[in-house]
Amino acid sequence: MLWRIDPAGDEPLYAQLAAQAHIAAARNELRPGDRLPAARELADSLDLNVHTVLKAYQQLRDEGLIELRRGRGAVVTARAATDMSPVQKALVALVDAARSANISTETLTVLLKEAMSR
Amino acid sequence: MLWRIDPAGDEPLYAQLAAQAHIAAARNELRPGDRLPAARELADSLDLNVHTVLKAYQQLRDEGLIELRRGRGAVVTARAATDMSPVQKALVALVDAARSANISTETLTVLLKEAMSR
DNA sequence: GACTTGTTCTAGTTGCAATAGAACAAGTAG
DNA sequence: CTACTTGTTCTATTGCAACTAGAACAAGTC
Repeated sequence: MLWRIDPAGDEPLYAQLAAQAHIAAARNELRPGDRLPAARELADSLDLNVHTVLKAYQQLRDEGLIELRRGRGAVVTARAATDMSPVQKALVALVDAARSANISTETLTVLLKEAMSR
Repeated sequence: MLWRIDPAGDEPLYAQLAAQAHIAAARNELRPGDRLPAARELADSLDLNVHTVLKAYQQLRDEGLIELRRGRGAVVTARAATDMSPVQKALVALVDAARSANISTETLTVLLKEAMSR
């Protein structure tokens, strides 16, 4: 899979990594049983710190997308097959509505986080 | 209007303030022509710094929700009457879809920001 | 002219992300 | 059993953005 991350972006690198994995899963580029690169390996190839990659992996584990085992690495779970199109559709609709209402990304983010915490 | 902010939240205070203003506008608690409290005044009552409040006001100005003039303060524009229900609906749908797919708030935020930047 | 209120500037504090390196633990493979 | 792989944990440091603080300034109001 492809790892597109933006070190200049305002999102934490580890969160970007986790999101990329979800995107890959949604595209069926990441299937149940697949293995992600070893943390040190991925860190090397992306020129990131191992801890940053591991934090992303741990978040993915919390989200149930992968399982982590020492010696074996990060294995993609069955949940990767989840249909993400509802999320994608809702996302597009939201962006559209926000643009029409002149809502900034920052404001929208606050609204989203508030909605998620309820 | 009511200013609900969470100093412990991971969203910047100024962004929270701006979002609150949008929410108030959506609820029709903030109408075109209304005046927001003077920055120093609001900062005092919320126990925040003036600069934090002003940053929120400046963002609201960038979003077109208010106009800023020295001596007069922050006046709500006609845009406050914009129908926000499409945003609200899309927001609810997104949160719903994200929960079903076990997407964390952090991951979802990255996806949203990426979608907004495109 | 006095007052209000946003604008600009400098400066210090704090918390989090990210980096760096090392030691450790649990699993894999020969 | 041994060597290797790979995640886990720990300590420490750096950089940056948000926030705070105080002061002077500018443009408008009354």
